[in-house]
Amino acid sequence: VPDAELADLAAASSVLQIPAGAILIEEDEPAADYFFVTHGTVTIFKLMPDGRRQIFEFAGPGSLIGPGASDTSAFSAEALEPLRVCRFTRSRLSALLNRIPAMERRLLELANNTLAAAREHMLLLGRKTARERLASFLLAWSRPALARGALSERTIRLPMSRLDIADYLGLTIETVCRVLRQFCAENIISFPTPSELVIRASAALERVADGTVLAARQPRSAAAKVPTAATHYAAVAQACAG
Amino acid sequence: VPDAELADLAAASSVLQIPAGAILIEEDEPAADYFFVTHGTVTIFKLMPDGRRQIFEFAGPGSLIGPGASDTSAFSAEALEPLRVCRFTRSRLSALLNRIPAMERRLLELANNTLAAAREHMLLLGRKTARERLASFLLAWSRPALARGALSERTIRLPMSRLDIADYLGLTIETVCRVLRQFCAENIISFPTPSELVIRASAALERVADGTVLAARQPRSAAAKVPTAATHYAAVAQACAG
DNA sequence: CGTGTATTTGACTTTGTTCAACACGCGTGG
DNA sequence: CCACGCGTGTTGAACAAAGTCAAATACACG
Repeated sequence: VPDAELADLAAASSVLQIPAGAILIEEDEPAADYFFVTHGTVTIFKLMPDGRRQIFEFAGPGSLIGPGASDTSAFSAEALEPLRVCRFTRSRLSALLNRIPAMERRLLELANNTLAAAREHMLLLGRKTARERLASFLLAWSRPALARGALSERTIRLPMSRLDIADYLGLTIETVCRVLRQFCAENIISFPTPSELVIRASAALERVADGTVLAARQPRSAAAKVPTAATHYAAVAQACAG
Repeated sequence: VPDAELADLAAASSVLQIPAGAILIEEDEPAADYFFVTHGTVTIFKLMPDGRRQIFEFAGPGSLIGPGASDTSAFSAEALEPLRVCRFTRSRLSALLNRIPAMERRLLELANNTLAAAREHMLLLGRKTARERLASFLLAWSRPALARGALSERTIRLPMSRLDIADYLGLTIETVCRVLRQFCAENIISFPTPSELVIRASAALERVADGTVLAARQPRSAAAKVPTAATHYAAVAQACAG
């Protein structure tokens, strides 16, 4: 979310309205433009040859979407809802980067944030149960949604379908439904309509999300190791010999 | 893998040797230094409160490891083997960045590559079967390993344990063992010793890796949709109205 | 108000996990 | 030199979480 640079950016970009379902970026296509989302949500995903899909991110207002340095994009991007975006051509953006040095640092910071989020998501996909995944997702989605003003008091709109949620969390539609209903039954959340969420017990949801609850069993991963700061400094302090 | 900048970097860094098992970076600790790996392998991971672990990356020679912009690191880093690394303090690195503008672009590129790899890994964790995960991993590990010269003809060293592989792929030790043995039985690979891999049929391995084989069943994800370039351009070409 | 899609629910199957032995390599000390 | 102990890797059998298939219901939209 740049600040002073916004004026400069506006000059170099064109504002577009895009209908739901439109493909902004397609995997393996020559990497075209960058998009800055101002309204709406974009799904960032990859497909396997047989059609399995993994969604990496629901990119909302404030997100910058662009293929990296490579010539063809490594992912696809699709409008989940009607969108308003600013489009930059690649050349214009790199011209901007040369002109405004701070911009580059801004982009680096942004890439690092995206990477941190990706890693959190990898933890979710690799190690969390279905309940933990749904709880994490609802919390992560609701936080910014509530911050930038929700529908009403505590009602959050979920613009994505159950299938999208499933493909984001590495689950199936049915599991997503079942777990959401389970949360309803436990009075943790409720659904005025299937796409409107109310969080009734965020504390409970948070406990579920990081596995604090129902985690009596001891996993076999690197649990025993308690590598405290002591180990840390001892190791790094070793004399250099290269 | 910078080039001309290397001399500059060398001046600003100190070379360290680090024993296996040492913690370079610890999650939630104040973000200290950056490390450039020259020899050995570092695991980048995150733990859940109950000890479940997800490994994001086995960072080998040429990798730069550093906490992002935030004040505390979002992940941990541990020496998988005895290491040789160059350490930069945060301040020295940012001094370098100010002095050499190309460096910043280099870092941005690097971050984008890491992000692309992370996304590929997310696809693996969220949507691939155990066989596909192992096949993908063996290929991904062997490619650079073979490139920079392996033990002998086609023998690749796996410096990580089965537990590390499991935590990298979001599986259990047992599943990793079983699938690897299965591949052996199918004459796709063989293990002179448990940590020495020989790939006998890389084509077969590649077919397994992207699910081209044994994927008769039709998944329910976004399969039907065939949003070709047509959709794409139609959408983006919409007149701007913002 | 009817039609088509999205969501929900139920019954059953599968994949991968859990629990429990067992094998193997290797370093230590008798 | 060999018995022992320990850590890592391997294997088998029972189990469970999530997936599949199928059907009913709810919702949105013309």
